[in-house]
Amino acid sequence: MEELEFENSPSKEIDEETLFIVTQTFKALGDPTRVRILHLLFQKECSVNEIADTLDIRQSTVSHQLRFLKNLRLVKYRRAGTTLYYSHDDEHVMLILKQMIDHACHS
Amino acid sequence: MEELEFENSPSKEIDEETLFIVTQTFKALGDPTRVRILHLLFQKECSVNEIADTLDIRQSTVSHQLRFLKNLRLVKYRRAGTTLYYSHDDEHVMLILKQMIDHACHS
DNA sequence: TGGTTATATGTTAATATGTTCATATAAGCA
DNA sequence: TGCTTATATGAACATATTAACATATAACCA
Repeated sequence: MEELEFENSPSKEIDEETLFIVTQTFKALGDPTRVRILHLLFQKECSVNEIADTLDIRQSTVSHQLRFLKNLRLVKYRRAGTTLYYSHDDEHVMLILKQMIDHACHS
Repeated sequence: MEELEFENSPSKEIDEETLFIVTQTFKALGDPTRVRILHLLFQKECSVNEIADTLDIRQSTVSHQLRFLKNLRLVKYRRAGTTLYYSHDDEHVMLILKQMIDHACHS
């Protein structure tokens, strides 16, 4: 069950919907700004301005990218007054990100 | 050593070079054509025309994308006469691709 | 209600990306 | 050498992506 083989389609093409989700998700991880945001959220819940200040990115850019990540359900938020605290929302994808970072470090 | 925590930089930013490699690699996986090619190469070694025919993509497109993947050392090839047989060249990244496909299937 | 702070949104411009066409290269063979 | 097949390359085009700016919304508080 856990060999290095594609579960659904051994020797067949990936179905279109899966392909779409896969590429969309990887696309999300294919941008430095989004990776930096996710890496930060991996460590702790952050408000939008906190992210912007920590990473030295403009607030609107952070907000746009958070929306992007939210659409893919990679992040979520809770409200506290006017402040929105964002956190990651997909353990599996975060684990994949971690793996890739480790992989890149050791190469 | 294998907890869900970023090895090099707990509570720090990813270094620029690592970030570059990570995002480049994810970018490679963020395109349907390249994912289809890699998925095919996961199953077996293929010539360029074989890939083009199997996936119904133009030869030049395949060649361009293979160069892209080769630059990132995600694929390699061996020559047999005029034919080049491509195969995948990064077990770890292929495993990550498999994980994401499984993840997408089950979501 | 009016002011303040936090965040979101719309628009735009610059850049990056992916595919196609046409053509070049390179190996094998008669 | 000349022909054929397999693959690579370059240029052009259309589209997608990103960040920036300006502005809107939304919640809180005096």
